[in-house]
Amino acid sequence: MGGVDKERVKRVVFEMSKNSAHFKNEQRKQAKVEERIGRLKVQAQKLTPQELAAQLRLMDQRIADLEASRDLSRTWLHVDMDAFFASVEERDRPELKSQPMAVGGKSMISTANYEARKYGVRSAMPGFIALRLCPNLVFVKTDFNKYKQASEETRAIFKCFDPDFDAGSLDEAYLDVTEYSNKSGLSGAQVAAILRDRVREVTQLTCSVGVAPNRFLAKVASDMNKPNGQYVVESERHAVKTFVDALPIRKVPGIGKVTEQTLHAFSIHTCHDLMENRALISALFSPSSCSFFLDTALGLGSNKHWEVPGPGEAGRKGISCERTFKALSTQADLEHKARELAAHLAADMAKEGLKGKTVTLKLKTTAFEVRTRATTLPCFVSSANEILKPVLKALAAEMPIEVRLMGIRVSSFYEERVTRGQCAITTFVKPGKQCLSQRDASQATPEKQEEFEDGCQGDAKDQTVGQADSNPSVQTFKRARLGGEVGSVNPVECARDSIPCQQVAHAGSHDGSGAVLIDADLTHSGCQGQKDRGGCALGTPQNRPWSPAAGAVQECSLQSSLPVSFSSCTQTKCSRCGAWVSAAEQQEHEDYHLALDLQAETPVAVRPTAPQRLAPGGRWSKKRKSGGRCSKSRRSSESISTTLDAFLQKR
DNA sequence: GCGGATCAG
DNA sequence: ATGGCTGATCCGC
Ligand SMILES: Nc1ccn([C@H]2C[C@H](O)[C@@H](COP(=O)(O)OP(=O)(O)OP(=O)(O)O)O2)c(=O)n1
Ligand SMILES: [Mg+2]
Repeated sequence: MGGVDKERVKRVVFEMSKNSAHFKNEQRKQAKVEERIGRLKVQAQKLTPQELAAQLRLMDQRIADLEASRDLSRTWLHVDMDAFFASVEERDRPELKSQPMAVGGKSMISTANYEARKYGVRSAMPGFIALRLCPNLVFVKTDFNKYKQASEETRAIFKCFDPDFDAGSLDEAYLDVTEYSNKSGLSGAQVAAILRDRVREVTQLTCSVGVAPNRFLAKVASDMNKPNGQYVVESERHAVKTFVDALPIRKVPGIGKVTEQTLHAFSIHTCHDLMENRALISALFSPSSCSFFLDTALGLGSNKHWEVPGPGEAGRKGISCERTFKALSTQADLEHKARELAAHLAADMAKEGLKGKTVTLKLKTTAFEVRTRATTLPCFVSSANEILKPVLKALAAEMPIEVRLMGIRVSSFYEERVTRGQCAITTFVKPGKQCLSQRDASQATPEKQEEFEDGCQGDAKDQTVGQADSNPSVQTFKRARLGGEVGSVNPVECARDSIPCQQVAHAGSHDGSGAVLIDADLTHSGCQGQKDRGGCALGTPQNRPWSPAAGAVQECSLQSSLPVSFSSCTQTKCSRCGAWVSAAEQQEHEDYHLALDLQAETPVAVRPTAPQRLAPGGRWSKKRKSGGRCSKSRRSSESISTTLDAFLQKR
């Protein structure tokens, strides 16, 4: 952004920061980074010309291979909404357009409108500093649901250009418009212009678009003419090289503050420099980092859509919940926070039917030091109490401590091991109201309705849904089998768009989105996504059924449909943890408690309260021995590669 | 598997 | 005085 008085911004931020605990922590981290960079430089110094020459030959060979596989045949768009949260707020309150405004609060800002950015106000800047930079700054509270809805409006448009588009965060998406472009005879630039017009007309929001032969380039390009602009990288080798050569490394997704600093220390500022210094890079960095830098310097990137998680797959690696609060130090206070977090997390997990084996406690001290303590349990857990147990133990081991943030993360999820072509896994649908709303009930055929309620309540007369007995020890479920072959793709012809239905459950669903839909007459199930891959897998190892608390019942329509068939199933409530367990799982569940008990009896290892080893050492270093062979087993390292691989996949 | 760290949005 | 939250990944151990 032009017109920003950068010196003033730096000065103000520094003046407000210099005495804060946060700033001191930043300095501590910075010192470590510099230390690592220092070690790298020493290593670089020791390289002989012969070694460098050898590295150069290796790199050049790889470059030749990569060039040979360069694919310029596809046209990608990366769409990124402008000042997204702020723009949505402006749409609702147009008077905000002319004033500097930030979404967030005094402690933290999510984003700011372009008026506020003129003053240097940015995402992830604390509000009180922003206020000093821009005394007239207006704060608007964040309303995540509002942005989510706005996001859906944009995505409905993206779908017209690429039905399989990949949505990353709320405000961006990758579209492969090759087909659209071919069919319409329009160039990438024309498609981008049409899309931007459409988005603006329909949503009253503006976006910026990058057009390029791969995702990486499209992503970078979308940032070139922000806001409300577009930029094309032509699908031609020379154009691509020209574009990346001039690119400052910091613009490359995956190269952040630290990596930038590190490369700057070697006078590498642009992607052209990256190429010029390829021998040095090869000698200093891990194979995966080198590979990433090489791709970057060549302007190579993925040109495939993300893989859709199969049915029964979690669709994510972890789920977490963390909160910042006023400094706390008593165990009772901290345990209270832990309980709240565990409850919150358990509710979130229930929405997707997740169960995890690893529970991680995260603490941030008042000095902003972060500690994480992970526990891997003998069984998969999902309830608040199960999550809480290992957390409390880990917490106790950290006492005494003064904390400003606590978080809990659950990972290592249970995933249905579904083999391709296997029959659909059965699922549970709780009886009664959640399957049919009042309105939809009128649309259900009487027979089906009867059959359904029969199956639901059947012999379990003692429990009427949602009333009377609020704490039954036995419940009978409708067991619904939701059609199809798991792993197969449902033919498009079976699409039954616009059938009113309800979202009844989460977990591995037909399209991997997590949402399972059943229509009003209870004859068809399906998903909203574009990639219905057949049967849906619901349930967890303990087959915890869907419950009203878990996952909102939403109005939606089926993209595709599959037959539903019913049977009934009875579960009993575990007296120890409250989980619902079917007869078949009884033994497994008891074993699980046994294992937990045994673990609880194991004495807690005496752990020093002082922070663990603060010098990780070794990072950024590359123990060179193998002459540059890039085998998976090589253990050379440096933290650059951390993020790199992630983005190799994504972009 | 654990802990520290980087990155994105 | 006041510095968020969620998710992913990597490496050395
Ligand atoms: N540290 C951050 C960065 C972003 N966001 C949120 C607010 C943004 O509105 C949204 C999208 O992020 P972008 O990086 O795309 O930023 P904007 O869309 O706000 O601005 P731009 O016009 O630069 O894209 O994500 C956030 O909460 N915290
Ligand atoms: Mg944006």
